[in-house]
Amino acid sequence: MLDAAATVFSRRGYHRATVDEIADAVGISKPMVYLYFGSKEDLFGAVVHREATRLNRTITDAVAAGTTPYEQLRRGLEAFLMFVAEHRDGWSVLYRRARSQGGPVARGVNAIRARTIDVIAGLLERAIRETDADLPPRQDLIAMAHAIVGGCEALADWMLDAKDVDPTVMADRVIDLSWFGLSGLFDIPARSTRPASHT
Amino acid sequence: MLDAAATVFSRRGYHRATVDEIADAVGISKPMVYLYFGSKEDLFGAVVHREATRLNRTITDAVAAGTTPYEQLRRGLEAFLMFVAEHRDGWSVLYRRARSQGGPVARGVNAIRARTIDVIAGLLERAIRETDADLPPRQDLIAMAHAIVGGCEALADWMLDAKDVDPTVMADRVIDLSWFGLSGLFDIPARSTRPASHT
DNA sequence: CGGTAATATTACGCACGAGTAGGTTACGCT
DNA sequence: AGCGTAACCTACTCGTGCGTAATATTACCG
Repeated sequence: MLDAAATVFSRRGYHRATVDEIADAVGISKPMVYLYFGSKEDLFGAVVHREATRLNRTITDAVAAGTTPYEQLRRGLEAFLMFVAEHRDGWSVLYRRARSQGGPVARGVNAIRARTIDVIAGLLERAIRETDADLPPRQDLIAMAHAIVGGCEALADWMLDAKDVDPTVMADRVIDLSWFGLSGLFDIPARSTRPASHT
Repeated sequence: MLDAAATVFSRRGYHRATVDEIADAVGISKPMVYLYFGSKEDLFGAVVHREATRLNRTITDAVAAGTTPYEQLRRGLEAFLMFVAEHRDGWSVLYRRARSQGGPVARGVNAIRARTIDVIAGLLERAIRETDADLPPRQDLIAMAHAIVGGCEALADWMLDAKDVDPTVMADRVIDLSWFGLSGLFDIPARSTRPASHT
């Protein structure tokens, strides 16, 4: 039921999707949709909420399995990309569609996203604290968190089209890019190495 | 005229913006809008096209002023962020709104975006070619280009809210993040250094 | 100053889609 | 069987917003 709605919202977006279309996809008729959920927006909210919960649980579990911030970032990103690869409609509706919907649902998703960014900024801060380097201004950490999250989202979108991409491998690449930078490509075989401070 | 339309589309999104609203904002009445542009979608297309052209010119000029790929990336990003800071409505309508619109305009913008990503992948390839390192698989370069573009877009969005952010400084940070990686934060004062192979 | 073209406006038609009223079937219970 | 109820559908209302026809106003020229 929610699955069918997710598929339709994913393909058409919130505004272009009609309740009739969703009802058809489910195999029931429109008044039933209004019986189970109160309105189009509520239905959309229900779909988004379910996907957000799933994604959140997936990532939280993965992050909890890591010890160092580096491990946590890596595992979290892997879990995220695998989730997207397995729940294409879910991801698409959750971010691309929900964020541009305009109503309360969009605000909710944006709030969740903002919290995620804060968490990542916190991870970065912890990572740096564990070394003897100076802590950059908080503003910079937040900026980087934004960039990281945005980059991951873009990768996720790309994965939806380019089928032959392994989420795990890609997660490694991105983590390496963030951690070692492009300079890592020059002389280090970046994969399978770890930051010196954590080995 | 296009300015007013851009403002409305930016604030409300394509679907929620009404032609009447735009006409009011301009100070004329609806049939005039239909006289000048043929339809709502055409008007939207015109707005998007103008902003895309402006942005493209800005970035192209900036990139042309750089010599090494590193310089080009840095200048291009700076130009991009400054453009966004100065044309908030333009950016917002161009990407956030246009890409989720669903029609031909969205496809056009996505095509432009895809070309941008290709260009960046090309820059990365050139950068690596200039060293003696092995060239990573093309697929990896494209993935990174996606991540970089996505990260920059996210930063741009963030700048729209957080007013007290200097685009130039942020561009530096991001370039450093990409080039040197987070490890750069640990012991290198990343600002104002350059990749060894280009000094 | 009259006529005509350009320019704008008001007021409408029309389609589409969210939400609903009222009818219909299926089924259990007495 | 007959009654009540739950589940469901067809067919409608109604608001909204795109696009336009009929109409008014201004500008210009003989």
